[in-house]
Amino acid sequence: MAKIKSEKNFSKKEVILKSAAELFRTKGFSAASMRNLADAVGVEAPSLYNHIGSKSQLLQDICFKMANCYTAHIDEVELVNPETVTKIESILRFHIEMMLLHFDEVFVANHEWKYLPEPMLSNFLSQRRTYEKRFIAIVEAGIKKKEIKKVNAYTTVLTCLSALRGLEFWQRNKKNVSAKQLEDDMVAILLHGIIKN
Amino acid sequence: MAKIKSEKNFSKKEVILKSAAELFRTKGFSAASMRNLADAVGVEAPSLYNHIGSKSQLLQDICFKMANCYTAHIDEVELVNPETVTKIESILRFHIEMMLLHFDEVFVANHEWKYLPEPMLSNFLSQRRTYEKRFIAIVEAGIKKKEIKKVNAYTTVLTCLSALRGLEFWQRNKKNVSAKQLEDDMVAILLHGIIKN
DNA sequence: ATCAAAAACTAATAAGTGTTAGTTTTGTTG
DNA sequence: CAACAAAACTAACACTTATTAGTTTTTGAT
Repeated sequence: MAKIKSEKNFSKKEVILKSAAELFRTKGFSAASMRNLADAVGVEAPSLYNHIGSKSQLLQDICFKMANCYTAHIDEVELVNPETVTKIESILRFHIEMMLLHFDEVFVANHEWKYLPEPMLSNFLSQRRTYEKRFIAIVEAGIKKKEIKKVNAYTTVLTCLSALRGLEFWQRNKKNVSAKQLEDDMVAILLHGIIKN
Repeated sequence: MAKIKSEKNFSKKEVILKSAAELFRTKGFSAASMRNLADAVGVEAPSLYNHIGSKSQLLQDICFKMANCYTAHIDEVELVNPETVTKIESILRFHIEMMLLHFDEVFVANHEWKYLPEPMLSNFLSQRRTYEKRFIAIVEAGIKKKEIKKVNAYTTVLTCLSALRGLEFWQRNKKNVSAKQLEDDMVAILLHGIIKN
């Protein structure tokens, strides 16, 4: 009979991956050493290789896990057929939620992907470009239906995705604003702007 | 009589700094080696030390040069006394301009500051926090004068600064939109939002 | 208790790191 | 041309890197 993996239903590999995400976020992929990771897990460095393939493999696992999450969500958004603004709001709120719930992994996927080896690097970037194109398509449909101002759709998506990344910084200043209020305010600013009417 | 420094009025140190900024941006500070830098400059690694103090010193020079630029600009903005929206627009456009004209250095200051050694790291972060606070104060003044919607000022500034960072990504897709149009569109989205009226 | 598999350990390797010392080349001035 | 300083070079150092090999310990089921 299969044994309960490690402590609390997490396999050792999952524990390592979680530690790696935190380490890669704080120190950066290049500056983070396998010895650092081993310390965090509470083991000697070579022991890690009983569970993982390589340092690079860890980065790949993290990056593609995140990329697949976002792809899966926009799949759903495209299926249903509400107003464009509802679709955009759903995307914005999903990004915020991901950032708050899976901070380390999202951060690593956002910042450390450049250390992916080829051909994974190309795969990752093309998956991201595809995601952006689908987001752009939603905005353009909204412009056609006149639910959205006639600004450049590319710029709109770029601005939204970048603004959402600001939450990376927010994480460290939790006291200032509650998560719920931050989410609502940020969505409001992007949808309605800063200036009154 | 003083000799013209290197080629084209740039001292060797300036040439090294420029190469370092580009290298640190593309490979990241940790992954970039002094031998890489030497190759880019066209020299052996130890020769660099005739002109610079250390690898870390290069990062410090880049980061604080940028930080001082932004501080100097907000000094100016605070002096004049136009409408709040004009002030904010001036800040937004300055950030965009900096990003387009000094891409490598801005990028490095935005992403690689965490490799600054103490106490420079603390200095840098406190200079940034001060900048944000002054930006927030401008927004709050605008809210009081009812020139701006009553959203959380912190969130507003966070959203704006983050959106501006999106230009880092844009740099590689120049074809899609012209610089001028991008600047106007991004400013418009942040000031007026996405949704019609 | 026994046996096998999983996972820990130590030791070692080859490559790469920033940087220093010491020397040679280069370039400019008298 | 001689002399001096600036800036290049080679060689080397003391470390750190990811990873492998080989061995021992731990774990779990019979």
